[in-house]
Amino acid sequence: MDAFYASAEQAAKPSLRGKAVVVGGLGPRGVVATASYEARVFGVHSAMPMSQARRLAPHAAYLVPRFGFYRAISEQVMGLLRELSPLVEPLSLDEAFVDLEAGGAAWDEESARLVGAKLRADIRAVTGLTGSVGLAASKMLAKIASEQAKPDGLVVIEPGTERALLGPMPVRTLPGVGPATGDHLRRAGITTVDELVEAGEDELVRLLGKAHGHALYAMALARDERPVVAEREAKSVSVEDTYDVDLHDRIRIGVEVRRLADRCVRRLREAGLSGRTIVLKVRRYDFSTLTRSETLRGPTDDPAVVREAAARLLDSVDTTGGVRLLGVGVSGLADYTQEDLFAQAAGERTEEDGREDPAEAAQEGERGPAERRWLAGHDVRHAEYGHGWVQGSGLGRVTVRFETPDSRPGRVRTFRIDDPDLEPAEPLPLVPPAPHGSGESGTTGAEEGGTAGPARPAGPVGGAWPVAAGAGDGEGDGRR
DNA sequence: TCTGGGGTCCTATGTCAA
DNA sequence: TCTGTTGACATAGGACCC
Repeated sequence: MDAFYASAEQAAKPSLRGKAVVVGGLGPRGVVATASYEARVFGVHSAMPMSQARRLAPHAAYLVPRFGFYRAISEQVMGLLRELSPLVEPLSLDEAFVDLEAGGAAWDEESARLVGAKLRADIRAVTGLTGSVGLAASKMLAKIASEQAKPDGLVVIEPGTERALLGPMPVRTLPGVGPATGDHLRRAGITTVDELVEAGEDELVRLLGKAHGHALYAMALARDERPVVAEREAKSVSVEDTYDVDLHDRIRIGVEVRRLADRCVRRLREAGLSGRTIVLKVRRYDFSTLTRSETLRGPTDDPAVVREAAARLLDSVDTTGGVRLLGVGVSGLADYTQEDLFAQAAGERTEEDGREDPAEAAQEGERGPAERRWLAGHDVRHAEYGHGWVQGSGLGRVTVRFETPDSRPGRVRTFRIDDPDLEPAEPLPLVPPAPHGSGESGTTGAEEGGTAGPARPAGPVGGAWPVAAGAGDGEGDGRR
C-alpha cells in the first residue's frame, strides 16, 4: 500500500486530501511513521524525528496512528490476496508476498500481469486506497519491483533481465543492507551491486561474516530461493515505552518495569502463549541500550513470575544518569499455555493481572484525563453536528472538523473538552458497503486469532511468480 | 535538535556435559 | 584420570526490517 497510514487518513478525512499529512508519535520524542507524498516533497520521511518534520513542514497535518483502523483495512487487502493463493506472507500491515504459482493464479508473465492489474483494481474498489504491485520470480526481486512501482503502479521484472537491472543499483537496494553494512561496504570501495559481484564471495564473507557474506553475494547475483511462507510463528513478545522525559527515580523505574511486565503478559496470554526467557531492555539518557535476560526452568505466563524476573534483572542495571526507554519481553515461547509450577509456588500470588497501577492514574493526571481522550486524528461524534475528527486540543478546548469519508471537506468547531455532547467514535468505512453481492465486508473478521491459513510445508518456489504488494513507506526515502 | 515500537536473525563469548 | 573436542545452551549486543 502506498504511504499507507497517511493515505488511509486522507481517505477518511476529505479536508486532508492533496495535503501534507504526517502520521506518528506526537510527543516530544515521537518519530514519523508515515508521511504522505505531499509531505515528502518537504523532505519529511519515515523514522525522522517529529521535531525535525515540524520544522520542514510546519503546515502539515500531524496525526497519531490508529492501528485498529489500519488493521481493518489491512485485513480486507489480505483477504483479496488469499483469493489468489494460499501462500500469502504478510510482512507488515501494508505489505505481503504472494506465491501466484502455488495458487494457480498465474503461470507466466502475461497471466501474472493480468492478475496484478486486477488486484490493484480490487484493492481500490474494496478499500478506496491505492496499492502497488511488483511481479518477479523471487521475493527479493518482487520487492524491488514493488518499490519501483510505487506510488500506484505495477512493475514486472522479466526473467533474464534481473542481473542487468540490479547491476548499477546501489547496494542499499538489496534486502539486509542497512546503514551499517552500507557504510562498511562503502569504506571498502563497494557502492553498487556490480561492485559487490566483482568483489567476490570470499571478500564479502571476509568483510561481513559468513551468513551475511554468502547471502549478500547470492542476492547480488539475483539468486534468491527463499520460499513464500504463510503463518509464521512468533518467537518473542515484547512491549516498550519511551518516556517524554528521562526517568531518574529508582522507585518510579521499578513501577514502570512492573507495568510493562503486566502489559507483556497480557499480550502473551491473548496469544495463548507462554515463554521461558524474560528480557529487560533499558535505553539510557545517552541512547546507549542494554538488555539483561534470565531463563526460567519452564515456560510461564504468570504475571507475578514475569514481574519478579524483570525486577531482578533491573537490580543488575545501573540507571544513574537517567533512562529514556524501558522494555520487557518474553522469548523461548511455547505454543501452548502451561503452568509453571515451580515459579508459582515461589511467588505469593500477589496481584491479579487486569488490575491497574496507581502510578498509571497518577501519570495521566499530569496532562489531564479529559485531554487524553481527544487525540489528534481520532474520530468523534457530536450530538448536534454529527461525525468528525479531532484536529487538535489543548487549554481545555478541543477543535473538531466535521466531515466523513464521502462528504465534502467539512467545517471546524471548537468545544470545551468536557462538553457532554461530544464523545469518541469508531472510524467510518472508507468505501460504503456494496448494496448487495460482492460482499467484501464479509472477508474481514474470519481471520483474527490464527488457524486461518493452511499450514502447508511451503516447498521451493522455483520459477514462480510471487507478488510483493505494497512497500508503502520507509526505506526508499530516508538516508544519504 | 535528535533518534518509536514491534519484531527477526546473526555473532561472539562463556559454561557445561558428553 | 587427564586432556582436548564438540555441541547445546545462555547471555549480550548489533543490524535490519516495516
